[in-house]
Amino acid sequence: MPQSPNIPTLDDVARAAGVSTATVSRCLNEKEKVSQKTLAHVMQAINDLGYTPNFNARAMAAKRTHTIGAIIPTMENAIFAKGLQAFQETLRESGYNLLVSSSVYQPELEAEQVRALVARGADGLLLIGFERDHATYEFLERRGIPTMLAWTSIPESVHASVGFDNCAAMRRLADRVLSMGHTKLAVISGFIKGNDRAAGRVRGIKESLSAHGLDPDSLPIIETHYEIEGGADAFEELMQTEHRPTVVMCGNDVLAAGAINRAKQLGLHVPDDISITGFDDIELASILHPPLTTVHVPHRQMGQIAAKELIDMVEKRSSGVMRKLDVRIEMRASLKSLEAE
Amino acid sequence: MPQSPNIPTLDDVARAAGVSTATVSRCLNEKEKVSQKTLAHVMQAINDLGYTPNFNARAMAAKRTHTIGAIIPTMENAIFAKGLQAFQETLRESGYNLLVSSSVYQPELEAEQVRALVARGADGLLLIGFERDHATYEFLERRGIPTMLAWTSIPESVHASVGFDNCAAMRRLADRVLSMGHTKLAVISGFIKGNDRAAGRVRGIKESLSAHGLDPDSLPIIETHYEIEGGADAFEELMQTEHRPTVVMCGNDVLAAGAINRAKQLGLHVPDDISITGFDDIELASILHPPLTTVHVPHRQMGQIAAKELIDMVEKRSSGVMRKLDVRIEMRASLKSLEAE
DNA sequence: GAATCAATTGTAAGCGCTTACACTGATTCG
DNA sequence: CGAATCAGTGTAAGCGCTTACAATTGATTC
Repeated sequence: MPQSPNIPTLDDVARAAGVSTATVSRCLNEKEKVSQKTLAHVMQAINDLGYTPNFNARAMAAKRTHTIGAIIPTMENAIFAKGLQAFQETLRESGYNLLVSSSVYQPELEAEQVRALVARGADGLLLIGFERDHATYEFLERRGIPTMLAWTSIPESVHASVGFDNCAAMRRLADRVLSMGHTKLAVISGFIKGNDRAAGRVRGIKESLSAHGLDPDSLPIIETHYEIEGGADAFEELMQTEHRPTVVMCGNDVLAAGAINRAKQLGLHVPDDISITGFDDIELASILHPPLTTVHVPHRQMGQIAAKELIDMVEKRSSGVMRKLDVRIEMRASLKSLEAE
Repeated sequence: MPQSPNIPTLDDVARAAGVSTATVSRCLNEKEKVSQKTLAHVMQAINDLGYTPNFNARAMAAKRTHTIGAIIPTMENAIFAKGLQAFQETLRESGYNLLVSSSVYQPELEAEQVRALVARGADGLLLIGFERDHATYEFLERRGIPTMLAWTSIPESVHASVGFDNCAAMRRLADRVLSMGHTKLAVISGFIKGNDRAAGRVRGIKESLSAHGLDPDSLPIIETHYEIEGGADAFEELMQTEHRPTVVMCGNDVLAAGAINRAKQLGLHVPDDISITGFDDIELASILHPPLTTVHVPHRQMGQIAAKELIDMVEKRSSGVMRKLDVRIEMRASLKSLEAE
């Protein structure tokens, strides 16, 4: 029986209310252009029939969807969750919807998803980081799709963006580390290829090293997946090298969580035997044992600004600016000074 | 200049390749019905023009979108992340896309999102849990949208589902707790109203209590948000009561993480002073200090089965079955026996 | 009372695609 | 050798909406 679901359409509503389809459409989109009386009639009919506008037909006719697409590298951990949540909330306030895809840190998948979201009629796009194929930027340009880049900030870029300077942020943390007497550092990073944020963070450490008269080229660096297990394995590997570091700086909090955990398993005490730092300051960071020293990123603020700015671009009120946010070093127990106390 | 983006359409391709629109469409959807030669021509034209099919037009004409919608209560923590990731991967393998919405644990928002996803032409839906307005089920039924419920399992239900028996699972854990000599339990639960999973878990504990001759009605229960902070505050509240429990059973791992953390801040040692248990066995559980005793849920398996079954329903190969999965109690250091050793 | 105008409403042309059906020429077979 | 069959292609009718434009209405003005 429910084979012919008999879904009510605009025409059905129009017929039921005894008006034209144009009037019904106006009731839905431009109430002010319709008289009180007809509006009431039409709304009645809409309710009676249980009518829901067909999104695809709408998109097609209006060439607007009030939908913003976002492609984030991963949903598996909380790195982007807070920012994205704020992004979505802010979009909602302005009547926009969010469509999320996860690229699983694969550039080709991201490129494909950009096309898919645009094909779906996304009015604008939120992407993470700068580094991607030129063809993708060109495609976006040709289609005239407003695009915001987040979680990063590069002065020379021509794109609209909101984020922070990953390099400078990590450099500040490294400066602190070095000022505490550490000279033997090691790094656990996410894969750098195709990930400007990971690259920037490592660069920040190297710059700090150079500035303090240490050799950046002898810095041990292990690249791995942004996962707890990856951080753990990398940590163990680092601990087996001849010249053990006194501090391991991790590319994000998830890697650091893995490192801390493995340290415990190896019988190493953090921070007495080894100091560990992270990046992002997700909730996890403060409940780790010991609590993690990390770089605090203003996730919610970033999400909100991204949403507002992107909507402004979509509605032609802005042509896309670059917003750089401040980060703060969050000192916690996982990093210990080497100086005599 | 890019004011008129001049997006290529099927017609443009047809003209460029010197064939009809029907043929181009066939090249895209039913290659086997087209000769090698024309296929090559058409593909050439598609590439030359940089053509991308318009999803909305397609959905409209074909009444199929190869898109599955999922509405999950939250993206902020990892509870649903693993299962959803597996769900998406499995969908992809069969050529389906995933559209995710987050209802932030608000029933009205969920109801709205169901309608939005259906309006967008979702071929099928994944929802979490059973408990929701009857109107929503009716709507889905009328529209003929195949729907899968996950993360739960209720024998009497008529809906297709894949999940586990929250009540039985928690009861097993409670049985273990009681068998270790604990008699003074307390519970930190997510909000029960509108959340059958939370309700089931609490019920499981009460059943266990009854079966062991203890009074289920005197069990202290605090309901709170499924967040670390919520768990922490609830824990502190429980510790201030006169009859301190010897074990606090939490509705999920996130709450337990908060509890463990606050215990530490209050100077309480887990598990010597107080035992704590969780539910879900997300990655967090094993890196907590001490590692968390919890109920292991087969997240990935659940996501995979949900995807396969849902696709079968969409493609009329199945009419929707109920799959109940097994869970396992994961004993870790956060729960300690009270018996003399 | 005719003319003018703003406020409402209706008419109908698409938006870019899929697909039922019709058509073509080549191949097969009684 | 004509009929039947078939692979490959084209024709054209929508899918459910929005919106430019036309038409109608009633009120207002002179």
